[in-house]
Amino acid sequence: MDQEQALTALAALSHPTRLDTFRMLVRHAPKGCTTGELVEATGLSQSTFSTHLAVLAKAGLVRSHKQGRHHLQCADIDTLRALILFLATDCCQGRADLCEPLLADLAC
Amino acid sequence: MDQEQALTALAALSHPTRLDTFRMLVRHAPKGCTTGELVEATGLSQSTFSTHLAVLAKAGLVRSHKQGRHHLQCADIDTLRALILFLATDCCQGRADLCEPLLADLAC
DNA sequence: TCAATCCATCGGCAATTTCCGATGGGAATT
DNA sequence: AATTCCCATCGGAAATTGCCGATGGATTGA
Repeated sequence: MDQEQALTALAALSHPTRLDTFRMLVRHAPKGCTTGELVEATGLSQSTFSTHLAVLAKAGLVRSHKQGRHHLQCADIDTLRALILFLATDCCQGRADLCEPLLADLAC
Repeated sequence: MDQEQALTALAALSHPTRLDTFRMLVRHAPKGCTTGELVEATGLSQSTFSTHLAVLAKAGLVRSHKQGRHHLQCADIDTLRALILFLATDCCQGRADLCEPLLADLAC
């Protein structure tokens, strides 16, 4: 993941609705949720939510495929992992000492 | 780190100038850089950069303390670590299987 | 004390983001 | 074929963000 992709992903996640949506999709991974379920969960209008979803999709954080009449939305864990790695690389770059506490905390 | 703090940090890092600045400060951690050095690196006006710096500071990603006439800016690695952990927790929540590849990549 | 340096804040303008209702295309059901 | 359902896109209004020059407070050095 390069800096431009990271910026797009960070911007996508920096909005309450989009972060909530993404976290909900991660919790439901890898099955996913339909767009309608997500709209209902946010309480926003359908059109407004659609634009939020497009932002997440453009960032590669969410992928969708049709299932019957519905669209099934799925979090892309690989992209999340790439974003985390991008941030962690900054933190580690030539300084493994700074990164050790992070690795310890991550041993979930 | 709660969701509101995470949102503030994500928004702070989602701007090219602020992400560049933060990465530069991480590279210079823990010594830091003066505000003037950062202004020069970005090429923006002093006032514009000052507002960017305030966004990073409000998010807890950058701390500053006076040193003579200058202000020394330092990246707060703990906050970065907390943000990474916040994102990774979503990814791991009850699903350690999803997180193992991340840990493997992080072994830098 | 006086001038110079560093940086935060203000006022204002332009661009972007966010929200909504309305419209319309595509797919399943009748 | 007609209807219903699901969702993307359009147009427009309101709010936010990003940029700058100018101003002023704080501190150092002459």
